[in-house]
Amino acid sequence: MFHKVLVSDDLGSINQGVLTVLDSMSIKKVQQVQYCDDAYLRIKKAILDDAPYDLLITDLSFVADYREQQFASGEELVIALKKEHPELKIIVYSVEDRLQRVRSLMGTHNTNAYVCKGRRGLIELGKAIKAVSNDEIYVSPQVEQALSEKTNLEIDDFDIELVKLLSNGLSQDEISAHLKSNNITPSSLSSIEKRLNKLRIQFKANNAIHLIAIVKDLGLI
Amino acid sequence: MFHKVLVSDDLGSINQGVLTVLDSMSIKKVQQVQYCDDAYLRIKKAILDDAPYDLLITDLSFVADYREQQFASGEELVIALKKEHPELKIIVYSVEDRLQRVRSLMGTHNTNAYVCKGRRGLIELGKAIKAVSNDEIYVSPQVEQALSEKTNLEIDDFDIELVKLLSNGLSQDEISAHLKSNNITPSSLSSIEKRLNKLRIQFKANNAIHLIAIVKDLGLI
DNA sequence: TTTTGGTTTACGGTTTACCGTAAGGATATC
DNA sequence: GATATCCTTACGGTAAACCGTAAACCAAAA
Repeated sequence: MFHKVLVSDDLGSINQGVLTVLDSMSIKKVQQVQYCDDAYLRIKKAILDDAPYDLLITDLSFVADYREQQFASGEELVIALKKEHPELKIIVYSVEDRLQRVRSLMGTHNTNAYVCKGRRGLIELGKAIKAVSNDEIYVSPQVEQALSEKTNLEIDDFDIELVKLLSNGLSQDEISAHLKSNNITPSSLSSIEKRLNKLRIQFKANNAIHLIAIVKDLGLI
Repeated sequence: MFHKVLVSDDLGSINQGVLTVLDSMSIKKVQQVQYCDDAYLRIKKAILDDAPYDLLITDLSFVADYREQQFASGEELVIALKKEHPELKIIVYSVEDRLQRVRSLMGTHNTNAYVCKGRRGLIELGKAIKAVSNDEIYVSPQVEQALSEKTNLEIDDFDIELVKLLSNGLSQDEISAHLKSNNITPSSLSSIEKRLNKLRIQFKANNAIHLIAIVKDLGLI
């Protein structure tokens, strides 16, 4: 079981529940922070002091305030930490239940567990901690399909960029010009049309307006 | 100060924080529920028993599960309760910070306070409870403008319906047909164009796609 | 009743989106 | 080196959105 745990979550009230869970598992050394940057610095310092944390439990969304932050979201924090210290176990504990996010964190960035805050969130968090301490991964039932499903969401960054530009009010012509001026390829009007057509089919959208409404609802942009 | 309080929030962990606040204010009779329907029934029963609650603190978003619910959201619960029992004080405590929602709840439905969950959420909740117990209203600073601003949102239900239909993928032609078949007037293609043009100007949108993206971000649909 | 202001509807013209087809180019496979 | 495959680009036709103008309609004010 873990000995030294860091909890990162900007809502003080939720932290209380997490601390209770950790306490019930007899984990004594628990610290908490409310900013991603603080989490990063603490973990770095602990490594230098030769007393590293063996588990980080972090939220994803942190409300921005007056403090300038290097890491704007828990996602960025997780990605950076897993890159620099792959041995550090990380459990994400978030209200966010969008599959795309789970897929990215668990699949690409090797997060060890993903727990959805919710009615049974704390129970699941307990399970996650046990699983991760046994070198297993854990994801909440409601987002489990994110991993099993081989949903070929072959939507790449270019597609996302495209719909973002669209939702910002640019015409397909303007998007083409924008891509050309930024030396991004493909940039022809025809290619843009093709991509959008593919996306419309993929999301079963009747037209571009419908497409934007759908991807906004899905939280892709 | 209040004597009998009901807390409604589907995230058990957050409730703990709320209970702490209430406890620190020496409010002893505190019950909590995790479903809107339970909140409604409890309040009704308490009135019948001649021991009514004098404050309800409720979240807005409740994740749906296997239980069939009459009230799908805290918003519906608040509207129903305020209609049937205007004397019951209600504090909304939600992560939702869209002005339109605050405006609706506070302006139209006479909610007594609106507190945003966040880093200072519990502090503000304390202030809100004090204010409401003095027959004042309270809203979190970050959404205060929702009330002060006399934003001439001369957007009527027809406009909202229009953008909803648009975002559902209907063409202007189809919208016209839909309105005609439902005997809603105006229904001509020309009128639809005019309305949408007005909305585009109002929201500074370049085109229909942009408009939908904007109103979705504003939470109007 | 007439006037006036507003809304709804109709219509024509321009721009943009949508869709299929096909040519050009790069890379991989045999 | 020839062939296949995938992606990018080009083009043309149709549909839809966009935009201005004007007529028709309605209701309140004169």
